[in-house]
Amino acid sequence: MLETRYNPKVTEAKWYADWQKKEYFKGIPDSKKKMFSLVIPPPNVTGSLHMGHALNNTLQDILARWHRMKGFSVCWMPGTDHAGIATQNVVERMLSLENKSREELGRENFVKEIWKWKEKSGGTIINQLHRLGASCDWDKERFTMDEGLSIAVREAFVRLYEDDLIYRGDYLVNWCPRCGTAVSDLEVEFEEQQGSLWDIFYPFENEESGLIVSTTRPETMLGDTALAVHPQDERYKKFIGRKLQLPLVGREIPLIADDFVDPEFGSGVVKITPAHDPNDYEAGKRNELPQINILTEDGKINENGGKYQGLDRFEAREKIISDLKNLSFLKQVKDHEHNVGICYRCETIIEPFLSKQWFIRTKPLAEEAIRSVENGKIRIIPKQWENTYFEWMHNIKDWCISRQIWWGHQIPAWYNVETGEVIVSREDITDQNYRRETDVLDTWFSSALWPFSTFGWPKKTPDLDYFYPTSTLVTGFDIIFFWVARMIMAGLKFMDDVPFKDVYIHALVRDEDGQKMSKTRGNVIDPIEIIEESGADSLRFTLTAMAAQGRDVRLSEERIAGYRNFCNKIWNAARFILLNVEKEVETIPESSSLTLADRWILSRANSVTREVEKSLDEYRFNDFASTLYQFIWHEFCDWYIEAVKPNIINDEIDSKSKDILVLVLSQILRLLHPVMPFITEEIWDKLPIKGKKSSIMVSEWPKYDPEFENPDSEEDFSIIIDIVSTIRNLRGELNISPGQEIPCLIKVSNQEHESLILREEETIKRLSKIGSEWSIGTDIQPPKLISSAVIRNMQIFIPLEGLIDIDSETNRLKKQLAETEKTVLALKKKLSNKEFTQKAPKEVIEKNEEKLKDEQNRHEKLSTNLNKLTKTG
RNA sequence: GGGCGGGUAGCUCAGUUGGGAGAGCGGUGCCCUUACAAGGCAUAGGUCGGAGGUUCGAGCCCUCUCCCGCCCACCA
Repeated sequence: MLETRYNPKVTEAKWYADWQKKEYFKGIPDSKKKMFSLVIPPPNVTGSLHMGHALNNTLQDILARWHRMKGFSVCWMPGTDHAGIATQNVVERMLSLENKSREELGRENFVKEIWKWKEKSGGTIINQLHRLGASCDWDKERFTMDEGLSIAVREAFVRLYEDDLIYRGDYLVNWCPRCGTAVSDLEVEFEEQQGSLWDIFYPFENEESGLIVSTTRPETMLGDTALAVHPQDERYKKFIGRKLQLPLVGREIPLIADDFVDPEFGSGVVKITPAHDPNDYEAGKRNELPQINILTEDGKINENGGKYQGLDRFEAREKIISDLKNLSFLKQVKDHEHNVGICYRCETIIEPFLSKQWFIRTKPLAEEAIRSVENGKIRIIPKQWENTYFEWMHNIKDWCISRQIWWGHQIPAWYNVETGEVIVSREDITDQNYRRETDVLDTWFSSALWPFSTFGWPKKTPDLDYFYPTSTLVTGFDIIFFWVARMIMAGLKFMDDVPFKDVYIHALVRDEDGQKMSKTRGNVIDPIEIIEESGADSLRFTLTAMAAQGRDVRLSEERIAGYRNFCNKIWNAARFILLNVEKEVETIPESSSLTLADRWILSRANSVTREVEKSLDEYRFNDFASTLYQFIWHEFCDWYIEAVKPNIINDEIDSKSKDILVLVLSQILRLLHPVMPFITEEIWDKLPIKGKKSSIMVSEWPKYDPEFENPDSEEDFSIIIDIVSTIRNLRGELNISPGQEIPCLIKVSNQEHESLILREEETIKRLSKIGSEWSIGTDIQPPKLISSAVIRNMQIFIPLEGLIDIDSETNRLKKQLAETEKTVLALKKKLSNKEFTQKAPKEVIEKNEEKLKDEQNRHEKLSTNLNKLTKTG
């Protein structure tokens, strides 16, 4: 027996523990079975579950549970990511509360602090995934900095280095002065900001005249080593090669010509600061200009900035502007909107900065990665994201992988203190003459190896052999470049095979303003709170139902409440069934012993099974959810249960409806289990079916069976539904209280309808509350004062003299008549169009002809009834 | 500057080879009918952003256009 009310909290904890105890989540290589594997997009180890995770992991869990039920050997690999900069920032912030800094602690102690923090809070998100119901193989859980994965990272680095795919050198990189590290191009976000454009006067040497230059970053002038104009610019051609004097600094710089200058912009003269601007860097190289770095690692002006040394870059900007103004070098200031690069971790403004960094040569790796998507070895779903992928891969730039932070995989390179010789090695170099590289690797370097490092690579393990390549990757579009593309490159490079066959890209969960939810923005809605309030199944179902391909999920509390009600509905339906069925169901009853309703629901359940399978196959998660929602609520509960109630409650001996109820419920539960694992298991546990599996998790996934398809029953039952709905409608129009019984006459136009109605008489009468006064036939003579409706070539009459208001009844019929007339005219017009009858497919024409006949028939009957009514009046 | 996605009922959104406009929530009316008031029954509400085109037929295909969002890009 089920409790009166579903209690998600108790149920969820109970079954999750049970599943784990029974080791259902375990992924075990089994050559006799088909394989299905997933690797989790590893969440940040210090993070907590947000809605994005909830969506991402719900979808993965659906796929995992679905395949398990289909008999696959399933492995869903879980784990967490060390998230270098992000985690280091978190711990640094914590330390600063105690007035400590990482510099004080020193590298070794600081890293120890992070490990301590990881041990303490690293389990949070994993526990939260348990709450969600994620069926990961937790025994296999990995962490990107654990021993095995560190070996994998080192192996990968060494091999790339040996293959000349890694190099080190001085380059202009994106520098975050707050984090004190270089970041990759991807880690810079651009933000439209309102800034200023300053026009500065650069005088020719020993002359009054000079040139006007526009800049958004005046402080960089300290590092100017030239001015440039377009070689064809008539205004300036004559000055090319002349020297100018750099204001405030006094340095002598040349005017050069370079194609990249846009003569239309500003004055057409541009200052060249090779050490602090990517364009200028390139221009500087082309023209062999000196590079003058004017910044320190923490964003202050360095010794090259003369009297501005020591000032923060923005203080220096203010000071330089005021100095320029005082010395009349500043000619004009204009408002100017422009894109400013900010650090995606701490939102500090990024500076282009000259430094020695490690890079991966990505072009050679990208080629095969592009091919593997082009030739279909990897499918990206929805397909539109392929374009995004190709676009980025075709224009891929070398990847700066070194980070000047402490938390991460330290680069396995050693420098000879004397000679500077570089050794990259799998083993630590202990020779005192060598000093290890202090930089660590970009976090995404280890993430790129995730689909195989987690299975034991570089060792050859049975898991790696069996579960790689993984079946499907489920992830958000925000990390296609960061992660998906790099996994593909790494998989092809190290495993010689793609890391996954399907990539399902889901939408982002946004807040009510359509904003991306993220920790740094602080707009995260806590899924755990929702789980506490409404249960994990409600949350999971909501996210699934809203996960339409290519569209963001805007989560609303209302929506979740709606699907919580759905849980409740399922619970109550199951409660009703279990309350009334005591005997165990053994087999599917013979079709001949079934009622119309029985045959109808079996046929419908069968179709739904097919639809569900198709939806999941195509990653149409929202279709999967709403198909089940509609079927369960509006067919199974609203019609089937209601139709068979008397058989159940009165315990009709001959009725097989109890069996059908249980069997269809069992089918519903199994179809629903991937998305609602807990409530389905709780009900399954109580289901009286002989020989059922002890857990729904290991029960058989329903299969579509053409045997059960029964279009005749579907048609017949839909007639019953129409009749009942029509009578209910008339009752409503007449304001008859739902409890009151009414008389009813049905005039049919054929024998089939008559016998169908007679067979289903009890059901129709009960569901529409018709009393003893009731008759059916082809020659019904209705009394004058009636309320009537026409449907499917039948006329339904409610003879209730006292209740009928002639005016309103007349109006109602007139309205219907007008609608019918309109439809008839439209259909006639369509069918008399020769082009239509010649060119449209036969089925379409027939359908329209039939419709016309129906509508004409309806029209005729409506007008007859109307006439009678008005005559009476 | 390039690319992508979206504009469908009051709100949030489905709508898969072009052929009857849908759901959830909300609204309205009637009902505590023995699974469920987190419920039942009924009902109102849309020129599918705009214009043009292809077609016998367009929410769906093509062109143009107006809004909104996102991604990429070195515009000083």
